[in-house]
Amino acid sequence: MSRIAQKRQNTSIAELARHCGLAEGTISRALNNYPDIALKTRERVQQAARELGYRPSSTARRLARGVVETVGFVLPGRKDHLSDPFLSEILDGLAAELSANDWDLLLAAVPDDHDEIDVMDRLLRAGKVGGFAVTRVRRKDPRIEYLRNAAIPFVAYGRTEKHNDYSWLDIDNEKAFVDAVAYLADLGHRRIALLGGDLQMNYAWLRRQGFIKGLQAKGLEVRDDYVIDNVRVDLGAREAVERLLALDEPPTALVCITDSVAIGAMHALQRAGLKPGRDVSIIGYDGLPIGTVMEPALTTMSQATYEAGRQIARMLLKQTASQNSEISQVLWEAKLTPRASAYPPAG
Amino acid sequence: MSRIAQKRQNTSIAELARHCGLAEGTISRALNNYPDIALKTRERVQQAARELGYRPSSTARRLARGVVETVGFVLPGRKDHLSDPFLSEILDGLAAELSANDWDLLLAAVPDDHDEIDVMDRLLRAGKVGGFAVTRVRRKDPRIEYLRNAAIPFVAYGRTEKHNDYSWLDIDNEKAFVDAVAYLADLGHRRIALLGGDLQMNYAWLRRQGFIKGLQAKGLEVRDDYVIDNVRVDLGAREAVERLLALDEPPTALVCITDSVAIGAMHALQRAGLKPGRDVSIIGYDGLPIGTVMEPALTTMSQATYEAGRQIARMLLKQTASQNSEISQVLWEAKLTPRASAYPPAG
DNA sequence: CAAACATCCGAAAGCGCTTTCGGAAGGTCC
DNA sequence: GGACCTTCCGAAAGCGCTTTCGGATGTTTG
Repeated sequence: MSRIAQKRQNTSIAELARHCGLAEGTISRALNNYPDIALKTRERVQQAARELGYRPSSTARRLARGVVETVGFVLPGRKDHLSDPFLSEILDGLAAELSANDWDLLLAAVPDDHDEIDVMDRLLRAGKVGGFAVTRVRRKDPRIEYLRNAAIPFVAYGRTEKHNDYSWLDIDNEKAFVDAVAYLADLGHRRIALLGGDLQMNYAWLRRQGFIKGLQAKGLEVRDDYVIDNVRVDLGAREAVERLLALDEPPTALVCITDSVAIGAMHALQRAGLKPGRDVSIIGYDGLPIGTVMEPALTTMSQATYEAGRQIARMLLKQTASQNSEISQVLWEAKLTPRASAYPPAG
Repeated sequence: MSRIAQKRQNTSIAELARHCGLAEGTISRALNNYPDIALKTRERVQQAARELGYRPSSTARRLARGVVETVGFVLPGRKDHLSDPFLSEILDGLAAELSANDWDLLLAAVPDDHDEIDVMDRLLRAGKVGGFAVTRVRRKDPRIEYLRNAAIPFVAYGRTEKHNDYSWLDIDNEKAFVDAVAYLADLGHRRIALLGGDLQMNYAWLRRQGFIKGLQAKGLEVRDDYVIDNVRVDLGAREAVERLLALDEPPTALVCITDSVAIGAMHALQRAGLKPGRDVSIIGYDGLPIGTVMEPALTTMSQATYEAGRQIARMLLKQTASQNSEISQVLWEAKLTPRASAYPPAG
């Protein structure tokens, strides 16, 4: 209990009132555009406020109004970070839209001896946040469960398996991978493999589904040995590629769950003496900037993550503003960026 | 002015008091371990608090105590993001340490029509934060200036040119690049070039300095045409490499300001028909995970960004806890990770 | 056994705002 | 010119905590 009481000596509403020769309540109503304040008075007050650089204490304001204009964001565990190159993008988008509406974004980490839901609950109970944004949604996700029960505003980036009763924004991962397969098939590829991800994550699951549907749509065989799940970012891609190349009929094209995996795969091919793009085509997902400098440049699918952050913030703001919390669900499409790593099959 | 007043019906201190048959003040002191509460009473109260799931309203607490246990972090502009693969790492470190001490981390973006200092000032004046963490420090940085004048606690990750009067944690970028050059020189390289960065950023400047000092220390000539500044992440590396390869005596090794640039350079070499590692050695900086899957794997220097975040949080906490705001300055070293992309020169 | 002292708790005043309520002033109407 | 409206503002009660102060107990001392 350090009693420093480092009280910022900001101009308070009391000073402003004295300065204007008005009551505090009047000042407050003037600044908050109550209709019962004479226009002249209001302008005088606002002018004075500007001059004195008055900023109402957000703390006092919160206490008085009983609302918390802050959304919470619980960071995923450290392990997940590497696989999420866009955490900062989405945070940026959230912060941008929230800041523009005078809302705040509160970041929290999960201590070792707690779980994510604990953390959210504490934030909520301590009155630190008035809503949440959640990302990296799993097929079954207890966080969603919790938030729904707590009846607190939230918007998810991604959705669970069952997802009809809450608000989310998601990318159509399934369609993205249908498209990716179609793109390769149209180039002439018949033997297309998937380097997939953690199937607990719904996006990975849906991409896998899309991959399969895409094959079916093009009348291509769905071969078990062409579907490799759970490819780790580090050396998983190499192992997967080696496994595929060892097959009697190795694939001529790879669809990868992320650009990181795709890059790993490209190098694994090189290592095996094959030329990515020429000998084996590759498509990634994420649109990492680094893909442009690869040789060959990486064909990839990208989603507007920053914009997604903003959109989520907007949805959240709307949700808290309106009494009736209508759920809203938005599905965006990923965009395929053709580059040199996907090419008609050799021969 | 939406009047939703979505008042969370949490157990308040009043309820707790009623429940225990004690006065509110007593409850408060019991929970905050005041010495003038009988041990028995305190335990009874804490027990009851646990049972009722009581969490004091952080808002009310702030107002009463006049302290804000929140540190602000203003996100760099969007353009800078791509060049900062570790934003999320440092945020994670900050959040981890802060959360563990019941502090909060507030993220803010800079709207188009404002600058960073405006944003910080607003956060400060509105009483939303009690301190700041700042990153991506430039050689001359107005933010540091502002924060020093405002006399508000802050810790910088990185330091300005003049840096004796505030607290910071920095990586010894100069030494890192001295080491990188030494490493290459010891492998036998005599013609070493630098792909440098934006010299307004102090880290880039210091790495450049280190590069030059490193050459001198090994008795190698410092050639202007071997120093390329301002290499952009996208295609800057390719241009730079092409320029270097066109020289009469092209370098046999490249030291790159970041891994992204290094990766770009690797592919540019491949494009020119050269084998990175064999024909031209490359060293990057950042320790991106992706470097491990490259072929050849990327030799790189890395810094413990997550730990840096934690350390900065700790410094900040100490700074706000102690009356006398002693400045503390910490310099950490980067670690060289030798991999296959740096190799003795051909011939 | 009264006096002096600890020990423990209740009462009450804030913290800096918001918001309701009522009333004073000024304007309109017939 | 009284009755009735409007228009505008002041007063005061909170929001949920913290913290100071003093007083009521119970305990030790001379």
